[in-house]
Amino acid sequence: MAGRKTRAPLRPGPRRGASLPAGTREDLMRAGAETFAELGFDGATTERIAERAGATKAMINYHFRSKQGLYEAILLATFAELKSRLDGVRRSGSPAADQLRAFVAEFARAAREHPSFPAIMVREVLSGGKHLPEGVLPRVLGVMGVVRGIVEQGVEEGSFRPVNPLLTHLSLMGALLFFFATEPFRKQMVPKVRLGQAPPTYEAYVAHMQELMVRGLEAAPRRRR
Amino acid sequence: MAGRKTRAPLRPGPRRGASLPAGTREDLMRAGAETFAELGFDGATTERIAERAGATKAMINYHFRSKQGLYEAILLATFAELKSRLDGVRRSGSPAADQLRAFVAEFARAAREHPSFPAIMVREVLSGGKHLPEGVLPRVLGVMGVVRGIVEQGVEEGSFRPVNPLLTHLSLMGALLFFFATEPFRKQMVPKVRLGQAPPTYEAYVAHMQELMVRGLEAAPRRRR
DNA sequence: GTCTATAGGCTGATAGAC
DNA sequence: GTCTATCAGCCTATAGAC
Repeated sequence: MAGRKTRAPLRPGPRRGASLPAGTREDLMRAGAETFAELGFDGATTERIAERAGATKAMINYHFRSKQGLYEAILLATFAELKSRLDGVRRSGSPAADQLRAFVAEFARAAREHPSFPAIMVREVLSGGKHLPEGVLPRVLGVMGVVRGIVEQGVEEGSFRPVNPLLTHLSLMGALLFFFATEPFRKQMVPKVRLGQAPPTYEAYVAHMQELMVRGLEAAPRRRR
Repeated sequence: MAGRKTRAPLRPGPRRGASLPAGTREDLMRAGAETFAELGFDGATTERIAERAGATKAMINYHFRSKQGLYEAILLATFAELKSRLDGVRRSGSPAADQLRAFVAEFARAAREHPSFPAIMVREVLSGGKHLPEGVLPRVLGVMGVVRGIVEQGVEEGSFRPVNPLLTHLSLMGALLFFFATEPFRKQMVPKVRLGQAPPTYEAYVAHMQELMVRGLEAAPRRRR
């Protein structure tokens, strides 16, 4: 369903280095990420993305060949960074509980630096991966592999009870992605409902998830201090 | 943004009792729920919904005045049932840990009987509540209130540590909604990736979430049996 | 590299026959 | 209650000037 129809030149745009992003191409990627997160792939019109980037629709096709091409470029760039963050967690060699805490913290930090990323990913899995670029699926599985590795290490160490790593991954990622992806919703609801409290902060949620997951997976009885 | 423009007759359709659903109106609600879940509000075209229901576009406007009207009817009907389920959990008067387990089980049961509901709700909060009917927001807060009630009871009983009820609600609902809403995605990925295992079942995930949450919230040290 | 203008396709809602 | 036909609007991608 996402098959390539034509074989246009792969990179008609300019070839920039790894230096700080600037220029129309990068503006379009930033504007595209925000708009895809808010409206979804189909809902984000090229005109709206272009306007947000201070450019025109035609620039999207020039730099990325199509709307889908822009989408792919955004996802690949974001996942590349996420992967290096999470790999660092595993390479630390710390005890599983510490790695689990670090995973939550690093994932949250990535979500702060790329605030559009969680919503885009949730929309993507909701759509059955309809627009998911081929190169991105292995990266999604890579994140799953990190969680599985941490859980299996904890079970081997004897610090975690023998939980299913896949179920653990789904509950952890669900709780994290849902929180970050729905922050705009909560902010928008503040004036409409009397919550009696301000929307929760990133920091508070990170601490909550760290405790919930580590305690929820722990094997041994806990000592009161 | 979702303001009513005209004041058309509110219920031009037939007035049926509470007996088992049949007829074009109910067919459209079923087909609409499935299509909204798969494609989102904007992505679900009236023609596609009508085709799925074995009817025509014009029938949507006749029975529900508009696409938005159909959407509202679906959400209101589904939330009405969910509310009665969750109220039953609170009324049981059981210890907080048992109520938490029952909440997870009842929510999962509702998700099985209305498989489109989780995806619709996740899409809705992702869109900032853009299409959320007015009458539905109190119901969303009602679900939050049930979780808050269980958590506060557990803290008072001394069986839960003093966790923030709102953060607990967000992590629980995120993990549950994400799992149920993304089941189609996992099924679709099976042939594309070597997972080494079949996709997890509802039952396994319910048991996982029950243990994870209860252990994660528990105040006291656990005794080995 | 960037723009304007437009072609070609799809959508929600409605009018009007039965 | 249900249908067919249609209108008016919006979208992606492209052509072609600069």
